[in-house]
Amino acid sequence: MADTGISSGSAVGSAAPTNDVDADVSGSSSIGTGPAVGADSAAGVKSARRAVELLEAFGANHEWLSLTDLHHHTGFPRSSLHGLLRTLRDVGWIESDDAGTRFRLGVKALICGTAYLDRDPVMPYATEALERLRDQIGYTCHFARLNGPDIVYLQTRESRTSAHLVSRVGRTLPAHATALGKALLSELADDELTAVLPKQLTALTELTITDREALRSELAFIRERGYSTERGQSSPNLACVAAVVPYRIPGTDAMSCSMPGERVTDAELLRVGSLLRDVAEDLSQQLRRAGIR
Amino acid sequence: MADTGISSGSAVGSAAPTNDVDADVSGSSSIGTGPAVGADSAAGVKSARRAVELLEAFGANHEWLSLTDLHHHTGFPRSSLHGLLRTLRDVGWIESDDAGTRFRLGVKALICGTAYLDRDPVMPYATEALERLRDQIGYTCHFARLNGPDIVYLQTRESRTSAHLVSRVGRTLPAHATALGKALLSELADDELTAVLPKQLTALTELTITDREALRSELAFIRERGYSTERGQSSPNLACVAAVVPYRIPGTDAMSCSMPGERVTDAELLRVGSLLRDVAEDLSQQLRRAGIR
DNA sequence: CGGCGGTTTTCAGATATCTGACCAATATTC
DNA sequence: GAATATTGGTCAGATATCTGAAAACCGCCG
Repeated sequence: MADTGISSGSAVGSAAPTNDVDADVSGSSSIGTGPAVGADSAAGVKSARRAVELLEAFGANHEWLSLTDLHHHTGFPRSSLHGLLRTLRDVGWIESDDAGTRFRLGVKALICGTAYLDRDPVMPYATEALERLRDQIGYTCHFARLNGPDIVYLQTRESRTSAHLVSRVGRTLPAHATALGKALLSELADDELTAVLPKQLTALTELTITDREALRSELAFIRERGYSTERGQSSPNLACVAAVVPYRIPGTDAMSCSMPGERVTDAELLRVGSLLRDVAEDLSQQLRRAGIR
Repeated sequence: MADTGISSGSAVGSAAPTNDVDADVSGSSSIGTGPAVGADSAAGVKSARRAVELLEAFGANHEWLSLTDLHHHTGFPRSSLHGLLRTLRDVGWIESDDAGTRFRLGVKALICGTAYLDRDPVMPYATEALERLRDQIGYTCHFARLNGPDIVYLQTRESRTSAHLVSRVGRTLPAHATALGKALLSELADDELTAVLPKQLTALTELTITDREALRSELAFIRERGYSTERGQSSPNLACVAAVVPYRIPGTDAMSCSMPGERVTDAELLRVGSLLRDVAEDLSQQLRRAGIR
């Protein structure tokens, strides 16, 4: 039983149901439960599911992966992996080393994946709003979307002054550990929140909220005020403020500002928060007028 | 199989005016050569190939696509598409509308695809170099990579002054129509160039080089000088300068600056070019020292 | 040199997908 | 509003993949 559940640090392949090399993973074959009972994860076209699961394994592991590594991560039989890997390599979604025995993500994945941003009619408006915001406030501004228990950064405009970019398009962070995420979580009803939060609230820093009740009460406060704040909960020495863009119900998108955590006063945080709330409200009006939902 | 070869062309919804609904696309049927002889495009795990080909279709079409649309684009039987689409939707790589009948790219594609940037050890160095460059020059700077006949933007640092971002991470442009691409193409030997260029050099603007001989002679000049320039060849009223980052042979990566085309003199273009060449050379030395190839 | 631990690759039977034809649902037309 | 055209969904036989086991391969060390 390798599955310790607890953070275990590594977390690389933690999604895989087994760490046992030769464990029988195909579940359905266990006892005579015939065809997919719960039909939860075993449904659909097997090779297609496996292909994208493989891609996700590559997305989560930034080094070269061998066939055996992938067998550990995914639980797929080595022989099946062999065919899948060659197929994905031939179409350019993964690359192999010269020997053809180690693999990593290919550039096709980047090209295709980032097309998500073009396909979304919200983005042009969001970009423009981010630039207005950045020009008003001067700090780095983000636009992000809730995806299950995580937020995904969709667009960034960096501060004119501080050089470092806080995050990257496409990166995800646990929602409960970020101002963006807390703002979005505050939109959810109580049972929705319960359904979406992970069993264990992982801590990104010492200050990350890991207690569900503490989170709930803060979310209620955020909902009331219209924006969320955070100091050092996602990253040390970083303060963030975020507000939902209320063009959907419940809201899925939010905007934030990231500021150097030590040099910014509480009053400044609140000032930025209410400004942010106004810009987000403006943006959502634009979106609603444009018929975007 | 790669139908027209040409940049996937137009064709959003209007793709098939001919009602070739049931056209045989499986191609391989040349002459009685039984099972895949050349094994060109029909090899590998069929469902996996189709899954990613579907994703690419979504990447190239930014509207909602129906089952029939996809049938036109890919040539896959509708019944096969049905299973694939539900599978991809269930794993979050595509999304469907409420009716479950129109589809578009899902956020998982963005999350996973952008991991390409994390997996690449070049990127931290490239980002730092871009920031140095932008701070020295003031214009928007790009870092891009050659992928077949196209360049792919990997990272951008925007101008402090002009607000508009020129391109986006993950976007591709024809190499022959950009300064970045011309710099990278100038690294190739003559037969490599012939192999990589498309049959027809598509024009992005009136000034795009579409004559192969004109391109060849300019590439020779670029190779000699160490950087490439361009005015209005990729986009009207835009001037670009680019230099290869010579840490591989042939070089695959390059840096560029984009400037407002009208307000920049030729002398300024050349000044930026030689500065760019120096920064690219510095970066490549860093990379080589770090053992990155 | 040859055995050894580990990994990749191959192979034939078991299993799952693919597909063309067929039905159902929805949009379009008059 | 009914007929019609188009699209979406389902099914059983044909076909292809999947898989466990066994074989080739590789680097390593004695």
